[in-house]
Amino acid sequence: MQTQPAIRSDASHRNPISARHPRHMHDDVVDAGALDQSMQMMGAVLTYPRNSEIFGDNEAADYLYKVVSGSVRTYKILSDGRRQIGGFYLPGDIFGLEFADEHTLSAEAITDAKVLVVKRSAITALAGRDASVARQLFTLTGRELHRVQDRILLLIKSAQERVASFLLEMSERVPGAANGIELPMSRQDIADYLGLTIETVSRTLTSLEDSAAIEVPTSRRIVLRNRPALSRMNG
Amino acid sequence: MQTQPAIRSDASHRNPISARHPRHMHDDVVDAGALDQSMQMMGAVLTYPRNSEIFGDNEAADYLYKVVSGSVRTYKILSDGRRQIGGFYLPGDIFGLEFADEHTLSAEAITDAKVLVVKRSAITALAGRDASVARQLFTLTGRELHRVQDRILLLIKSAQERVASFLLEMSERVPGAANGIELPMSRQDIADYLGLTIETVSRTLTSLEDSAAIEVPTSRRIVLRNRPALSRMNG
DNA sequence: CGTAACATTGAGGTCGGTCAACCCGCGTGG
DNA sequence: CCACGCGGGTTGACCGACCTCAATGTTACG
Repeated sequence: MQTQPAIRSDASHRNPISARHPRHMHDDVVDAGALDQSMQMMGAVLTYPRNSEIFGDNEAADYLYKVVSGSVRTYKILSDGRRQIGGFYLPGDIFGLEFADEHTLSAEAITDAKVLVVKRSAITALAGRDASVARQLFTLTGRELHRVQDRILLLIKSAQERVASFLLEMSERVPGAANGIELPMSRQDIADYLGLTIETVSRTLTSLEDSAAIEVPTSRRIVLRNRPALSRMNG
Repeated sequence: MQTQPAIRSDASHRNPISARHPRHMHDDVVDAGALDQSMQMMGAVLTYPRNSEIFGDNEAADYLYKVVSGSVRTYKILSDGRRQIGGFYLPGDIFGLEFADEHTLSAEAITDAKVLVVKRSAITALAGRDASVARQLFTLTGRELHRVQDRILLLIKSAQERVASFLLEMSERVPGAANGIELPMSRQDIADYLGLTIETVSRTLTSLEDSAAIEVPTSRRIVLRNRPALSRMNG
């Protein structure tokens, strides 16, 4: 519901960003800096409280977003009331790259989040001048495309495979000690991401725990006890 | 298995292309010509027999492809032997835009097909010089991303909804008289596209026929008798 | 301590998968 | 001409994974 806040420069947040954002597995080594630096120069950091809307379905897609801290989900509500989550975005991840005039998904903060917001026109103008920025945009988009294609492969698999894949994906993306994951999202979020019900997610987790593949000390914390077993479930 | 054939100029096929390829619903009106024209200048038309491989998973993604005639499927074989179809490409459609060094999907001709093949490096070099070409590449990629996201929404729906959506999508994309569709692909292709079994697709079609929503005079020909009903099933 | 949101567990139903039989159109060859 | 085989499609009977609905447990926070 909230309209896009005016973008103002917010110097207090600018500098520390690039030093902090983690690389995840898919990152290429090549000149990842050019676009990042430009985004920080041109953008502003906004703070979104837990569960607040960052942008809405059908809004003009005038901005590009990068998570500074916290986490974000994109989603779409189907006509039958169900919700499909498009993706989870963690610190360092860029979202809102739709390359259409309007967003096809909505975005919300899962936890309190700081998000770097940059006018899309500024980015594309820059890409026109700087070929390395353009190349990076293509790389990012290609990565997003690949991520979505992998989700399609996920959605035709069994509940166990989906949950196992989800856990492995998250363990590569969230920071934290080697095998212990701190999940920012609820069971409902996970269910809507994997195309399952909350009950099936819950049952599958306990079954994985029974088979000693994982440990679930608290509902949001998951320890991977047997990665090979989880990988084997991946199909 | 077959390696990429050498690209040679093939003047006999160049000229008629742009005049023939149909626009489908997602096409923007803007300068759709720049990229098309360049592709025809720089590329060559190759002929692929039915069921032959156009490129394979893990091959270098050095080329971009545009269907001239016939139809093409991209797919991936999962480790359990199942096949997921990534997409169907009809005359005028461009495929192979992965923006990664290697293809993540394989591509095959569904029917005998003529395909315009262009070196990717030539396209990207051109995009560096001509901003309108770069913009078109982004638009195409964005469209592909959107298409894939729509498939995710499809895959969480019921068998009836998936089949109904498939028929509506095809009726917008294949040429032919208003409501009669001539499907180039087999039931198995459809099943692997929708994440269903061949039996479920078949049963769903007969059930749709029983409810007078469609007519299936021959297995490859389908007439949409009641579009609104089909749309309503879309979710 | 009390309440509300989130999560787990249980019982039962259903949709779609599996396995198997049958049909149909078509080409080949006797 | 018919027999046969073959690939593709349809249909039927059965079964199991996941969903639904409902109760119970747990955590967070005033």
